[in-house]
Amino acid sequence: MTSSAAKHDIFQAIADPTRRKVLELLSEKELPISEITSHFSISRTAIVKHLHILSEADLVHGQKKGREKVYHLQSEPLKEVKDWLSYYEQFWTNKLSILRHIVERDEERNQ
Amino acid sequence: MTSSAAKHDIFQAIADPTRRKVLELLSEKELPISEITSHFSISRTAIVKHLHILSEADLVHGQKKGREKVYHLQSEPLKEVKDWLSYYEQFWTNKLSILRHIVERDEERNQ
DNA sequence: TTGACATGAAACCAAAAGGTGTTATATTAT
DNA sequence: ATAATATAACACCTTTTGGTTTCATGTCAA
Repeated sequence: MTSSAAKHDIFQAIADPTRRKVLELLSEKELPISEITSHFSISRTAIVKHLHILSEADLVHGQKKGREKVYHLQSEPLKEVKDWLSYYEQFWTNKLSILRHIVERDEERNQ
Repeated sequence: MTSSAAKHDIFQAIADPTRRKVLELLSEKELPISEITSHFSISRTAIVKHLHILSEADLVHGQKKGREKVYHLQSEPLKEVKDWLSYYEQFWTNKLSILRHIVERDEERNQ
């Protein structure tokens, strides 16, 4: 049922600071391309390219409304990043979990 | 007090799949460059470049031990990503509840 | 001390990323 | 109908990225 095929990797999509700022803008409200562009010092064409990349990662979706194309945020794909992060969380949260990790690793090795 | 100046952006550091795989490897145990390389099909030089980028983002740290250079994980900088994500979390939880409403409405209509 | 191993460092390369400007087309307001 | 607006579609350019190969250096083991 999902609309667009996530051709672009989510990690790569959020790697660019301009794209993260676009996401931030769209998190407040949906906006047409021209208005998004007005928040940056780069050209509209450049913004459109960023929107395409975000769109391919399913992070935004654009909808034609009259002569405008209004983009809105779709944050669900960020779940993938969160899941990835959750694995590493154990390493920074507290030393007990680090210790547990080491113990588990040792147990594995001794099997 | 932090050792290296994070010259490389954390988001960009984790954008590359090879670098994420390196992090995964080092999360199990610290490894010398040669052993890291053995897990990939690309050259040692390429791996070293990835390690440099990870190092500049403070995600790993290398330490000379004899003729080896052993790298270990430093996951703390990932906190920045987590913080960034936490802002968007509200949107996807929200959207899920909205979606549930739509589905329920649709089911009603099809009865 | 000599060879094997592990890394460092440099030069080079193709493709991708991030930008630009120009031109064409569709839509709205007057 | 016409001018202004909003976007689409190109063609083009420069820098960065991710990779290569080659050569030099430092360390360990026999």
